Amino acid sequence: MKPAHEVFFEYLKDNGLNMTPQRLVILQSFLDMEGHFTSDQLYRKVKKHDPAIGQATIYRTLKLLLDSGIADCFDIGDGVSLFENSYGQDHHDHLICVRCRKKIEIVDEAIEKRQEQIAEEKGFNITNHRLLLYGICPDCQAKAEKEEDE
Amino acid sequence: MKPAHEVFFEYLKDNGLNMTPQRLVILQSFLDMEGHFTSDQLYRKVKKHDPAIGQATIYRTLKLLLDSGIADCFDIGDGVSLFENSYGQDHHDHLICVRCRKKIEIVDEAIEKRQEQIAEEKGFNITNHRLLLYGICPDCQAKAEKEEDE
DNA sequence: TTAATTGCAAATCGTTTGCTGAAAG
DNA sequence: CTTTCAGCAAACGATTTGCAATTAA
Repeated sequence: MKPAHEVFFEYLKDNGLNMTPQRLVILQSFLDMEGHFTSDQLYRKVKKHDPAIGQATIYRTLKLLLDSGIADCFDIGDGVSLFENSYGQDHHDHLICVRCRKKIEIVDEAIEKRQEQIAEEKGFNITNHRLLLYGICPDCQAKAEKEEDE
Repeated sequence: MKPAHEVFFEYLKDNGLNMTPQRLVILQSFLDMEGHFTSDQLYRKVKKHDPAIGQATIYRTLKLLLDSGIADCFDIGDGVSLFENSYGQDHHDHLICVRCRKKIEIVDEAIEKRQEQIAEEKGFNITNHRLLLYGICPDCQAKAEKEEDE
């Protein structure tokens, strides 16, 4: 499989867009990020390499990354978009702790299959989906019990 | 099962909150709404009964409705919260058309069960969940085909 | 040369909050 | 009386946009 940056380069070329130093720095920082992150977290990482880059450029470039297919974006209801590097990754869903906001990725073939069936029954042509399971993680359950003792 | 408005009244009493004419109008309008709606849509309905009520009161009362358990809220990634009357309703998930934004409710026992299993495996204590299936609805598929012919 | 791109600041938009007067219990 | 509430306008915070200057091709 061709590397992620190449996919992005080709995307730019195919759409008559230019490669710029800013886009390169953002792309590299993006690929270096781990797990889920906000636009602002990426912005802070980018600033370390080039402090002159502005927030707007981050937002604009994130849109290109999404469009080129190497990034993915979702919203867990906190009013912020979460991004991740999705290139070459299996689709996954998320378990989210409502207390500490920890996120755990899950992959489940059975659910994926069933979703497709449902969509088909309704005549929908599914493009993507999002499954969010909210709950209390083991750590926070332990903490909650401790607090009750006090 | 006791009626929704009674649940709300008791919720207020149990929490030392007052019943007010505004809250009553908002409650009634809320119960009259169909399907999913935004805070603003509820606001417009409320205004017909009492034009003096402000947006802030709608937001504050919606929070009480959520808290009392008769309302539910979710976010499909449009930057607006969607509310619905959830009292006495089965949990359901949503198929969302990415073209016309139509929303179809789905209920699927198999997926619900599987989710619980996954959560248990990870030691999570699930409080709620959200499944969003994005795709193109039959109507929009037909429209898209027509457009291609042109 | 010329269309694309940047950074900045101002604009958006949904939602929240501080404040002051009014009303509920 | 003593909270709780309401309405208003201002504040907020994430994201977008207009603009004038700069740069890639």
